[in-house]
Amino acid sequence: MEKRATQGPGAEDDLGAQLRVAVARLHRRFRSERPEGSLGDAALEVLTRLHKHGPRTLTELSEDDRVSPASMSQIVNRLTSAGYAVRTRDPHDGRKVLFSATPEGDAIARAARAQRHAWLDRRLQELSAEDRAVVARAAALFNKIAES
Amino acid sequence: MEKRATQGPGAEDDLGAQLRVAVARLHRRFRSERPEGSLGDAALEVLTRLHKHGPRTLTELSEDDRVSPASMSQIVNRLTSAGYAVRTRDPHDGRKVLFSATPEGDAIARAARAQRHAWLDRRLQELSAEDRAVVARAAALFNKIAES
DNA sequence: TATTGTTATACTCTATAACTATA
DNA sequence: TATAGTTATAGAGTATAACAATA
Repeated sequence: MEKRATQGPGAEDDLGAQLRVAVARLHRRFRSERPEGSLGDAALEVLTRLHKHGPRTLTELSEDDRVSPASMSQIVNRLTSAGYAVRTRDPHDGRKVLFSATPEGDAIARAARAQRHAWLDRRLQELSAEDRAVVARAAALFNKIAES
Repeated sequence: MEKRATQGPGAEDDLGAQLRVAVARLHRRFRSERPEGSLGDAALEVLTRLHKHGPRTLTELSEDDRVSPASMSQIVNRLTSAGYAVRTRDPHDGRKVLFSATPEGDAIARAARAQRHAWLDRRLQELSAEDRAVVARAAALFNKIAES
C-alpha cells in the first residue's frame, strides 16, 4: 500500500494530497466571502471577465473557465436574469451570441471584487515579498496543471 | 486596461485575482477526475482522513475541512449510506459520535486515491525539484490564508 | 444552559443528454 | 453534417434554521 519510494516513504506522495487539501480549503474560503444575496463565485468570475475583457461568446467563456458550454449557459442565465449582462447576436455569424456586462454589471464587478477580495489582499500584503513570489509562481503552475 | 503595469496598487491587486482564478480552475480540474458513480470530492477527502487518522467526531471532521457541522453531517451520511463508514457512540460522552472507515471504506480510499491522483502525481513528477518546492510552500501558505 | 449532532430546505455549481437554430 | 447555444434533469456541496439528545 505504499506510496512512491522516490524520496523516502510518503514524501512525494504527500505533495499531491497536501496540494489537493490546501486548494479545496482555499476554494471554500473564497466561496465563504460571498455577501448575502449576492452572486456566487463562478458567476462573479464570469462577470469580472466580461467587465475586464469585453464581449465574449459562450464558447469562449466556457473555455476560459474549463467548464461545459451547458454549465456556462446556466451561469450567464443568472447574470442576464439579474440584469448584469446582456446577449447580442453576432452580426457575422447568427449562431454566436455575444455576452457583455451592463453598466450595472460593471458596477457590481467593481464593488464585489473590492468587498470579497479585501481580506485576501490584506493577507497577501502581510506576506513577505518572497512568499508573494511563491504564490505568483504557484498560480502559474496551477494554470499549467489544470490545462493538462 | 493594464497588466501589472506598475508596482503600484494595481500590481498587488492582480495577485489576488490570479490566485483566485488559478485555485478555482485547479479545484474544478480535481473534481473532474471523479470516475462515474464514485464518491464526490468532499466525501472522498473525509473518507481518506478516516482511513489515515482513525475515528473522528463530527465536529472534528467539520473543523478539519472548515465546513459547518450540518454540511459535514450530510457528507458522512453519504459515506455511511454507501457502507464506507460507521457511526459509534463515544462511551465517555453520549453526545459525541465517532466515525470510522469500514474495511470497504479503507479499500475505496486506497483505490480512489490511486486512480484520481494518478494524473496529478504525474504532473508533479514532471516539474523541476524547485517547482515542486514552490508548490509545497504554496500549499502551506494556502492553509495559513484559509485559516484567517 | 451549553455542546453535539441531525434534519429540512434552499441555493450554487457542474455534468450529460436531448434539443433548436444557423452555417 | 458540424458548430453554437439552450433547456431538462440530476447530483454534489454548502449554508442557515430549527430541532433533539446529552452534559
